[in-house]
Amino acid sequence: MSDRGRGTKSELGVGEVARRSGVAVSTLHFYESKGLIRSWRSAGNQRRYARDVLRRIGIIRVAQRAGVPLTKIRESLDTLPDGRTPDREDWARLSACWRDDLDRRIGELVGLRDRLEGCIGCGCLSMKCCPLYNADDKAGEQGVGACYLEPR
Amino acid sequence: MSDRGRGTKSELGVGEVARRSGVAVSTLHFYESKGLIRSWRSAGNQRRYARDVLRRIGIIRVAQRAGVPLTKIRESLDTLPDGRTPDREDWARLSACWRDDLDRRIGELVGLRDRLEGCIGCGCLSMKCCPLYNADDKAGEQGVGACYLEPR
DNA sequence: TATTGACCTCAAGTTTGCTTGAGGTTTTAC
DNA sequence: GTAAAACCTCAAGCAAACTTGAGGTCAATA
Repeated sequence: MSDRGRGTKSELGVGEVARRSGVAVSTLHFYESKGLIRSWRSAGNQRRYARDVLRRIGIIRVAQRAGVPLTKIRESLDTLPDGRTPDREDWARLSACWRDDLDRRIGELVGLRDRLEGCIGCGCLSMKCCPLYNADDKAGEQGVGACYLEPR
Repeated sequence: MSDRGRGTKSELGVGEVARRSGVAVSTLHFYESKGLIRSWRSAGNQRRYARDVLRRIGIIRVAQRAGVPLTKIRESLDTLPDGRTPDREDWARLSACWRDDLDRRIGELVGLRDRLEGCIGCGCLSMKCCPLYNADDKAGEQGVGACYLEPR
């Protein structure tokens, strides 16, 4: 009998990793092709993973949900010596960095929401000063438009 | 002499709309192909826009920044009678709806950030209880993994 | 008038993050 | 021993939101 699902093995097959991590097998292949995770092969050419690949995948998903693109995640993971899965300090560093990103994006959205609020209340839709968009001639003269909500 | 840039015309060419709205000409073509904006043609088959297209584009960009996909934006704009550019009440309704979305997404990101915070502090990277990911056998038994950060 | 710049259409390409499918091998289960 | 389930590779497809390019027309200006 196989010990699939018993968690006693020190190496995992792709199906088991998929099941435990919640990502599809095809996604694991894809991550591997992008250098985000690693595996070695069994005698029959099947992928084998160390258990800590689950941690790595967890980290990848967390970062993704925080809006970090895969290339950046890969870069971050690549900064770790010998490509190991992050220990506590590494994790603190990585997540702090991603959190800055997250903070920035939250800030942007909150700012946007507030301006949205303001404009709902003020009914300035047709005004020249509307902070949500600018359809007046000033914008034309400046050669820019709708710039208030799209700074930078 | 043309009156380009003077803002005296009641109809606008595609280049002028691009310049004033800050979006590329190709994007305007694209929006039109998706039914987000409209134009009529000059004798020489060139696009002509009513001035309020700038408002519409502003609204589109605002909604996009709030994370609303173009298809949804189109649907919202399509709910307006005769496809007019929203007046104050319409605007309030649309933006309130989009803001709900925005609120939800902000909430998600904030929750994620908080959990990230917690995990930086607790150093639980290797623990079975880590709320950021779950690489232990319980997850294996449950047939799910890394589920704490990916509810639903 | 002639030249440039703005505009036209339509098809195809780009990026990100995967999924699907075809065709074939390996492992497991009975 | 054999069938089914799991795995393999590689190519192509998908969705969103655009951009780029080719080949050709229109319009403003010197």
